Amino acid sequence: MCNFLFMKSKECLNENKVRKIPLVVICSPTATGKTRLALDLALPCGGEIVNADSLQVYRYLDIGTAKPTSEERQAVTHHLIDVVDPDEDFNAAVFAEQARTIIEKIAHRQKPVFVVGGTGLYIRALLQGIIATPPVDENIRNHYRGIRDRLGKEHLFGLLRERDPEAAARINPHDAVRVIRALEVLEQSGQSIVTLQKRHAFADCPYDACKIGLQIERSELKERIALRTAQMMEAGLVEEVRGILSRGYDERLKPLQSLGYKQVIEFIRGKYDRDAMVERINRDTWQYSKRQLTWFSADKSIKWFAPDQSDAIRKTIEMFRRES
RNA sequence: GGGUCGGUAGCUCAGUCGGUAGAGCAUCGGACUGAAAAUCCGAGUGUCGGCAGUUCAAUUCUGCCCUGACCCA
Repeated sequence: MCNFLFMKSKECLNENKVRKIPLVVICSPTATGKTRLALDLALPCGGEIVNADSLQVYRYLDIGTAKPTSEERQAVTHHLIDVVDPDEDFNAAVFAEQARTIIEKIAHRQKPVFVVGGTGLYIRALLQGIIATPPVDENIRNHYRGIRDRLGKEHLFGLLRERDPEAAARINPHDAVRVIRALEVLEQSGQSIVTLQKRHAFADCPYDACKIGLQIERSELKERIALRTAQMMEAGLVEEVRGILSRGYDERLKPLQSLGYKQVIEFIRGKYDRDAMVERINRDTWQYSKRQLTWFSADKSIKWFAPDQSDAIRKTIEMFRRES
């Protein structure tokens, strides 16, 4: 089955992108076994794995992001893991750009590509593109953040309503993240984010993707999350966080405010005890997994399997390669 | 044994000068175009500790009981 993908990639290049590069995408909520499945699929066919997880891209955040181990990374080539420091900028557009470059190269090497991760927006940006705007300008963003903090969300939204009524009509006044984004796009590009979105419409699709999702019953997923949190504790997540902080990274950095890291920092700061920390990580991870499920469930092109249906998954991928 | 303050949603608590109740968190559902493990939106929650009394009407007033914390002995 891997030969077929191999052929496809070659054709794709020879015919100068007349055919789309085939991709296997493994996307599902956290703790469902994506990493394991990806290794099982990629190893026998010499495939390479492209990470699509927004936090595994950061160096030093290993235990809490459940990165593949160094053994696993030796067995199969992984891309877009450990590519930036915790204080460096990274986002969906940067991800998509880098992932596309990498996938191009893997295809050129004539290896099958497996995109694996739980960050829905990153996968969408990779497969369907994202609006083209100037890179984020931290000065501009901080300016609007300052307005939010000093004058409040209402005032911030008032600015958007004044300058870009169409965007204001589509964004919730309390959603300051999106209000700021709309304001900065307008300021940097001179265009409404709505105009750019309408023009773009997720139509930039250079790949032929076979999306595989791993589905686990709720009660079992809850158990798996609790088990994984316990394993992270045992593996030294608290020590990992202390190490990152002692490198001088500010605890307010985006990746350190993420699931797991945030709660460990609050524990270190004495906001609550170890049991409460574990409880919160479990609860917040569960909430996150539900948000992921909401996102992925809306994507009707995902084919869902139980983790033990590896034969069915292999067959599905084989069929995909034959058809594409 | 006496006194004081409590017992209201899964949790923490607000409230009803008598007309059967609410906020935050949790729970459930949803959105998501350069922060996405982020951010935001929507929904429901209940014998208002128990039993009696007064009243057209009691979660609200009164009595007794149960129960928790604290104080005195």
